[in-house]
This record gives sequence, C-alpha cells and structure tokens, in this order.
Amino acid sequence: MSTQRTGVLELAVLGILHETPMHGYELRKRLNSVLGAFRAFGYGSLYPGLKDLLVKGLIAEDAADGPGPARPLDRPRRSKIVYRITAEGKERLQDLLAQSGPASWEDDGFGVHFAFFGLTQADIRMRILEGRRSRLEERLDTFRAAATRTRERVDSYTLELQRHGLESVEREVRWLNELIASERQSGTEPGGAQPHTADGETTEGGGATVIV
Amino acid sequence: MSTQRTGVLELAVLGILHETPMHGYELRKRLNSVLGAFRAFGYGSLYPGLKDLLVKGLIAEDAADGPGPARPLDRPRRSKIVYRITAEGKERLQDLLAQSGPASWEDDGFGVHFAFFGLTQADIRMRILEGRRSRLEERLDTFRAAATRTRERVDSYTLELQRHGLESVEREVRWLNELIASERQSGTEPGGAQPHTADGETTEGGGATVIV
DNA sequence: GTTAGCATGTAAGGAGTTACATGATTTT
DNA sequence: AAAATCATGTAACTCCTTACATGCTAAC
Repeated sequence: MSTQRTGVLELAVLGILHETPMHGYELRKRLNSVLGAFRAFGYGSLYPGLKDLLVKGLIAEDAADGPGPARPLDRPRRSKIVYRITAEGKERLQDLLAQSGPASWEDDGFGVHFAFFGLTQADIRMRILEGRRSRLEERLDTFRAAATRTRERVDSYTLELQRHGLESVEREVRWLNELIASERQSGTEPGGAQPHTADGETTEGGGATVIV
Repeated sequence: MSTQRTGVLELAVLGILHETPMHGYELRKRLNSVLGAFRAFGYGSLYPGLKDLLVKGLIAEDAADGPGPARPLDRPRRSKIVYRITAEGKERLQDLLAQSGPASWEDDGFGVHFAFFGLTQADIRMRILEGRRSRLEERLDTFRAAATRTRERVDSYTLELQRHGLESVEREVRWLNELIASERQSGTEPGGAQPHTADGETTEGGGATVIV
C-alpha cells in the first residue's frame, strides 16, 4: 500500500554515483546530461538533496582536494567534496529500480528510470516501457475524445498546441514500440540488431543481474 | 525585479473562464484538453486553486442547477457551482499574458501561454516564441557539448534517451521556426493565420489592447 | 437498485525552486 | 589583477500531489 514517494533526484543521484564517485558540481552537470531534455536541476535542488541522502546514510562524503598541486596538511581545505554511494545506498537504488509503478512511467519518473535501465532487470524494464506506453495511449484517447466533442470551440493556437502535443505523444509511442520490440528480441536472441542499443550488452535475466 | 510567481493553474483557469463560465468538473476536463500533452491537473489541485482565485477576487461563483428539471426554490441545491471571471480577474489575466519572462518559455509555462496566444498581443507572442526557441537551443548546446566530452561513458540506454531527447528538442525548434515565420507573415499581411477567436468581444477597460 | 460517472471538496505534506551568499581556482 | 567558471551552500517559499471523504444523478 501507499505509493512510496520517490523523487527524481534521489534515484538520479544514486544512479550516477553508482557508476563512480563524484563531487556536487560535476554531479549536477552529469545529471543534466543524463536526464537530457527531460529535466534539469539547479544547485539549490542538488545540494539539499545530497544532504538528505547523507542523513539517510545512502551516500557518504570524502574530502578530496582538487587537481591542483599538493597542499599543506594544516589547512582543512574544504573545497571539493566527493560523494560516493554506500552499501545502503546501493540497496535503496535496487529497490527504486525494481519498482514499476506509476512513478516509473509518469513524465518525470520515466526519464530517470529509463536512463538507468542498464541497472534494471529485464522484466521490470518491459513493465515500465509497457506502462508508459499505455499511459500515453490513455492520453491519446482522452485527447481524441475531446477533439470529437466539437462543441468545444478552440482558437487556432490552442488547436495548434493540441496538434503538436498529439504528434509528440504519437512519436513517443512509436519510439516505445521499437524499444519494446528490441527488448523482446534481445531477451531471446542475443546479439540481435537493436535500434541503437548497440554494444554487446548481454542480459542475463536471473537475480539482480546488473549490466553496467 | 523579482520574477513574479505565476503558476500554471492560475493562468489556465483565468484563460478558460475568460471564454465562458463553467463549473469545476467541466473546467478540469477542459483544462486537460487545452493543455493537452503538456500537463494534467487533478481535482485536488483544481479546487484549492479555485478557492485561491475566489479569495483573491479574480473569479466569482454563481449557484446553478444542473440540466435536470426545475426545482422547488426552497432547497438551496448546492450541486454545481458555476465559476466566472471577474473584472479584476480579467485584469490579472492581461497582466499574466503580457509577461514574456522565463516563466513563459520554460516547459510548464510555455504550453499555457501558447494556449492563450489568441488573447495575447502580437509582440509578446513573438518574444515568447523566440524566448522558448533560444531556451531550447541553449539546451541543445549543453547537450552536444556533453556529447563531445567523450570521457563521460554512458550506457546504451542513457545514450538512447539522450538521442531521443535531442530529437524531440530539435523537432520542437523546427516547429517554433515555422510558427515564428508564420507570425511574421501575418503581422504584415492581414488575412493570414489569425486566431479565430470569433465573437466581437471588445475589451474596454485598461488600455491593454486585446485581440479577442 | 446498483454501478458508473458527475460533482465538490480537505488535510497533510512532498519535491523541488528562487534568490541570495561566499569563496577557490583557472584563464586571459 | 580582472573575469570567468568552478564549487558549495541556505532560508524561505510555492505550487501542486496524494489520499481521503462525500453526495448527487444518469444509465443499465
């Protein structure tokens, strides 16, 4: 019960730090590059978020001095704090990645979950992809239903917005279809020609098989 | 100074009620149809929002009974509350529509502002379209810059997400380009793609020239 | 006469956002 | 030595979400 709050930031930070430790500033750039067009975070979101994760024990900080020359040991030199994921953090990450509920296919959540599909089990990946697809198809239905109700007069800008929105959603559905097809293939037939998934990544299905 | 908080909901509700009075339930559907793929609101967002607008005096409520048969006058019959925009609300709407700051071209804001372009002055329309375009182009730059930094290893899913994101953004830029071109045309040459907002509603009141 | 959809709300609180503030390091 | 950019934060706040709760009305 209870839809377990997630928060894009938590998953994203844990996912990135799982790859390699990093300091905040770097993390933010990586974050926005990984999430790409879906979302962007500022420092005002990141640092408080990191603090939360620290308090929860999911990440830890190591002091580290920059790439500059060595420094006298007396000055604490607090600049650059490198964060790394803890064992608890890894567990939490696995929990988050094992979820395939609404949070994982709504607009915000989907991007992050997808970005870390490499760490996600194949069956969950499939459920998320299908979940998102039906979410979008729902949206298309509501949308088209509204379009049929012609009594709703709309001005041409609203109409244009709807048209563009519709097209965008349709486009994403096609994308998902390709991804789903490609997932099915690579599930049975290894080395299959996927759209872009390239790289000889092998998906062994079993326990927490993580393809990093 | 000060980036004036806006809130998608306020603008959207005022914009819709400007067309015609409506009750909450209906309003929500219209809202989600107008905003289309960009955003969706639940009742838990709408009703508190309406309450705010009431308190601020931007909208007013009229009791109205449903489409059923006439009722005895004694029972108040509270079901169905029809909201309408007030004079103050119209002013506020004009203020909101006259803004062309970040709020109007960031992801959330842009959709709503665009949806009500029919109520927006031509120069503001142009500034918003151009603002959004350069916002997106900025995003493309950051994006491509990140792609060049090859040291950032990404797994193939992340890569695929970025690729799709990039394509989406490029697609929106093309769309904006078309819109901007079309705006420039219809600015000089009448008879072009004008919003068919119909109804000879003339907006008197504050000097703001409104093309309704 | 009961389900499905219409219609309206509230309480609690989550997940960031904005604006501000400061210092270190590299580049020009 | 100035400017840019790297680097880290905080206080206050906002907008909205989730889950819950209720009653009316039309359709089957």
